[in-house]
Amino acid sequence: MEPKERREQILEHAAFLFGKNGYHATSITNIIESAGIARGTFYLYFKNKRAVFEELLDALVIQINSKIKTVEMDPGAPSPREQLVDNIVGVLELLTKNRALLSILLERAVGLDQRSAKKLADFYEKISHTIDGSIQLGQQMGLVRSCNTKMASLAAIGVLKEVLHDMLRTPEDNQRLREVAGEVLDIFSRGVLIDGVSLP
Amino acid sequence: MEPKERREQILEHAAFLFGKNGYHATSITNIIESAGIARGTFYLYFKNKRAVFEELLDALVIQINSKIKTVEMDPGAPSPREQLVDNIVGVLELLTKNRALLSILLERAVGLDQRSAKKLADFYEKISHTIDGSIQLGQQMGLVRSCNTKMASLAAIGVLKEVLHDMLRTPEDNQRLREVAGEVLDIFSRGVLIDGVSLP
Amino acid sequence: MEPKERREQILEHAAFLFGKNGYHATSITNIIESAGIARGTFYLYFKNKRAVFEELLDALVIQINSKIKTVEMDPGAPSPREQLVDNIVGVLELLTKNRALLSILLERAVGLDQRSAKKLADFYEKISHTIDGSIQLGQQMGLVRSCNTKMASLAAIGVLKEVLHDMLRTPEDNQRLREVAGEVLDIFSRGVLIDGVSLP
Amino acid sequence: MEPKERREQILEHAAFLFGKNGYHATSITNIIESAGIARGTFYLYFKNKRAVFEELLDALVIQINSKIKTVEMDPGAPSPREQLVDNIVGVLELLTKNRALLSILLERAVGLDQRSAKKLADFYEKISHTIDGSIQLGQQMGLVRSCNTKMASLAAIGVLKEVLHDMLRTPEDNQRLREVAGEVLDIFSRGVLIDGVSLP
DNA sequence: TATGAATGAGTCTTCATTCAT
DNA sequence: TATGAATGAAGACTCATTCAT
Repeated sequence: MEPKERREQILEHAAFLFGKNGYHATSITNIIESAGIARGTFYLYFKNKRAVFEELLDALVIQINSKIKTVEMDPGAPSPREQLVDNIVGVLELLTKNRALLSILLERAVGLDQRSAKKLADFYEKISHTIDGSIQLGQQMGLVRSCNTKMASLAAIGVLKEVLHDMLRTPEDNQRLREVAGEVLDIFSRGVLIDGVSLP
Repeated sequence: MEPKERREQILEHAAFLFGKNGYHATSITNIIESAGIARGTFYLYFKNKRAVFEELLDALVIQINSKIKTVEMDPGAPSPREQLVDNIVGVLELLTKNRALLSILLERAVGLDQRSAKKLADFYEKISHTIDGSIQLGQQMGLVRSCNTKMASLAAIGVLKEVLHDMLRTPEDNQRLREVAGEVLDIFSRGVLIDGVSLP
Repeated sequence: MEPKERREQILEHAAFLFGKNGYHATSITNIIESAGIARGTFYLYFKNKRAVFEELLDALVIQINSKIKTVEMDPGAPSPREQLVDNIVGVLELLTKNRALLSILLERAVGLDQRSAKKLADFYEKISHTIDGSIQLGQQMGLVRSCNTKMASLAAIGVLKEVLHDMLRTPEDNQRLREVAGEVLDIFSRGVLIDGVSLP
Repeated sequence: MEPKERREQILEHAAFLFGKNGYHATSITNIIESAGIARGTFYLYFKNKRAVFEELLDALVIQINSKIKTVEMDPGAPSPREQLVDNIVGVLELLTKNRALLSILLERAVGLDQRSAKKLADFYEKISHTIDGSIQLGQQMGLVRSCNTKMASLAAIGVLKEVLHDMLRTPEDNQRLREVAGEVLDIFSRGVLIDGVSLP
């Protein structure tokens, strides 16, 4: 088999098992048995278990970032609400299609080794900063009410995480993704917007 | 030492270590060295490592539940908002005083064994149901706007979890607990209340 | 079994195997099977294989040093030759009684890990220095002919090592130890003494 | 590349690595990376790792033997001492030029597999016999004093080995090779010759 | 009730060797 | 001839749990 394919194959099996049983409960033995390869073959492609995990995590972060587009204010562009819903739908879609990775993303720092934990923390930190910035911008534009923007951005992330976590438990239903995204955005936007203003 | 004290002693040391390093990273050796007891003694009081964790989890759930009071509508009672803030402050206080337990609570199902995971899930499920019920009641009373109540309750839990998670990372600041609780409640209540209505 | 006994037991079996098969060819599995203990038990007493080896090496060095007495010139003392022969016999006796350890001692740096190799090198270095010093003293006293003392001390060590190495291959014969020691000393002393002078 | 060249190339790289890091610490991977060939190619030329080592050892033994000339007593020949020094210088030169091989030669039996160990032992055995024979001849000629000739030949080998071992540790200094050879020979010859007689 | 020595199943990791292309 | 992907036996080490004292 071509090295690239084999790599991919190992990553897929590992992702599935990490997602299903968690990082610690997944042994190298599990991975190689699942992939149907010899023990040594695994180490031909990855230095160790952590390397696999980190690679999955990195790829996931990149994919997620690629789904998030900056909201455009051009006259011809869709409404901001539309664009935000699109962003949320994009992420939800990616992650529900990829439950294994989602599970990885939701696994908190505890349980991972230092480096992976740091990576995950950095990822959330960056998202949090972005949202925080948007909220502050909203305040300057007179759209967002006076509030602790740090707290508000945490709230936004928390809501999304919990919804995703719930999706992990319940059967997939892609039909409703747009609806869910809308609900989530509504709750959050009403939560921070000035009375009487609604997301255009 | 009295059997009951010894149990308690072991639980405390275990809680500290679980909280600090996570379930997996905490070994029996860590616990007994921390508690200053012999290996065999540990097994005199607990069937195995999981039993300790479950007992801590159970106790935590009981404590949290004891902090949540049903909102009273009596004329002489404090305003509903006041009561809700009190509830939130109560939980935040309990958990920030007890970072070890908080860390346990936030550790997601992944990584724990089946049974503990189930317990944690049930706990959140129950809270979710309670909030869901309250929101539906609010809708019947014409206070809460039409929305997916399940989603709304998830949102509420998500916001709280994320805020707690953040508290775990940052130095303790009990002064601001009430302020944080207020912010959280504001965001959430505005998110679900009918336009023009505010939490009394 | 008492910890001290168990330690000793493991050391003995390890020494035997290291001596018989060399450091690398001896696995932890070999040692525990030879000692009839469980895998974990080994690690209860030693951090790893190297730790066992180093402990054996240290003990050996100490024992050897204890066998070497400074030559006394007191009027009532045995002749210097007698004393030197005694020293050599002491070392030969110790090492032939303990073939496992001897084999360890002769195993050159190559094959051992950095640290153990250093220890062994240091040991020989120290002996070399001592001999070198004695030879220089002999020169000042007009007993030893002019020669490269460094080379001479290397020669002394080399002769002894080779003789020991040979003893390792041939059946033990403690009767002849004194004779061997005498021969070795004669060759070396004639080699460096001034013509006409003989070891008193 | 011509098969013969390729073989040579592999041998050279292996010799360098064996000499630098020892037999065990040198992996097939090291060798093929150093030689810049594919894994499979190695096994096209050698049955296994041991085969390479043995081939190097054999070649070394042959080279050493070629450096040792029988001492000629012809009237026109250089003095016996001169001839012996020449022999020693030849061997020292060969081995110091080829530190990799020297390191192999000094690596004692321990650590090598049975067969290679045997080969090395046989080599030393043969040298020992040769020296032993010469000493006995010297005794018959009334030049060498009465002594244990076996022990004396061991001494000769031991001195040489130790000097070589020392050369391995110190920077090369080919200028002094002849001087070193002289010192070594002096110590040894004085050690065994009859009083008053000196090597002609 | 307390101790702590002993256990051994389970993990990770390395590396000489094989074999299909 | 050459390649390099694949193999799997073997080795080191960990740790929850048991049990004789």
